[in-house]
Amino acid sequence: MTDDDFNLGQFLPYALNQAAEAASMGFQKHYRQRYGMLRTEWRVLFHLGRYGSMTAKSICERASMHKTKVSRAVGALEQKRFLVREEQPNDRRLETLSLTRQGQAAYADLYKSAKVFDASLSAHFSAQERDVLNRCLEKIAKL
Amino acid sequence: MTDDDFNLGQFLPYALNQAAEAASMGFQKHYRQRYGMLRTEWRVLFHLGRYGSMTAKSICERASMHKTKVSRAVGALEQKRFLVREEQPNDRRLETLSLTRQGQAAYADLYKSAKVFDASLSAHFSAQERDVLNRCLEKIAKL
DNA sequence: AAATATTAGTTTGAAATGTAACTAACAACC
DNA sequence: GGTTGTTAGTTACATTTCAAACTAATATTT
Repeated sequence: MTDDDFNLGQFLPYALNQAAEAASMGFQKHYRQRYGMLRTEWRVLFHLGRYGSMTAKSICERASMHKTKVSRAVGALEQKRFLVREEQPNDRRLETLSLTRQGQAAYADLYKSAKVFDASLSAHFSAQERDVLNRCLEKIAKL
Repeated sequence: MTDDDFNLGQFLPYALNQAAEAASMGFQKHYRQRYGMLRTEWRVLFHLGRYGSMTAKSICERASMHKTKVSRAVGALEQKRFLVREEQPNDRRLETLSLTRQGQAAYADLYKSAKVFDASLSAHFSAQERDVLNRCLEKIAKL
């Protein structure tokens, strides 16, 4: 990147946001239209659906989401009857969150959409490109 | 991506957001601390600084930002005396936005930070990886 | 040239987010 | 065993965003 050809479109914080925004909007159709969910909500749903019951704290850590975001998403999913809380007897500050049957059904449905959507994006790239993309994104996310 | 190893961390809308978030937070330190700017504001500043005076509409198109976001960012930058508006005589709905000397100085400063920051991210990748990353992000952003 | 439609940009009210303070439960220390 | 510190999670308030309505100027239609 020389001084003369500084290209905003290639500045990573900018380029990543543009791409993330586009991809998010594409996937939003599915969870928003069908289930009236927000981004935070499908993320929590997916964590529970894919990795099993866990506490809000665990979701915070795994998803790098702030606890208030998780708290609100959990509240919303509870309202939708997609999950239930169960207080842990040994430490009553902790609640184990588990998907209900409905929650699991929603997850299964959205999971299918996610796979299709991801495949439709991947179709634009070679396997090798896709590989590089995955590794780069993962590395950046950990910074 | 088989059924059994669906990895949320490799689902593009998710992975892109995590990476974008991390990168944004990293760069935020610079513009927020030093100039009290928001993401929308540095974007507008950069468009004007890099590509010269233009109307709000042009910024909307180039940056894929909604006009209300641009409107507010322009207002904020005007307050900071970083830009001025000039009504176009032939079409009085349009205003040409131009950076003031102060705005240009802020741009020059942040531009330097941007280059350094981008380089520090790029350091983690090979030239080829970086290349793939750029192309992929650009393609996704256009979907 | 009067009526209607578009366009650039702003404003407004609702929803979402971030930050910090808060509550309740547990842990550690003396 | 009481004081202090930590931790999980929620609440409250301020800031930011989003969607839709609005204003003012220009274009188009008849």
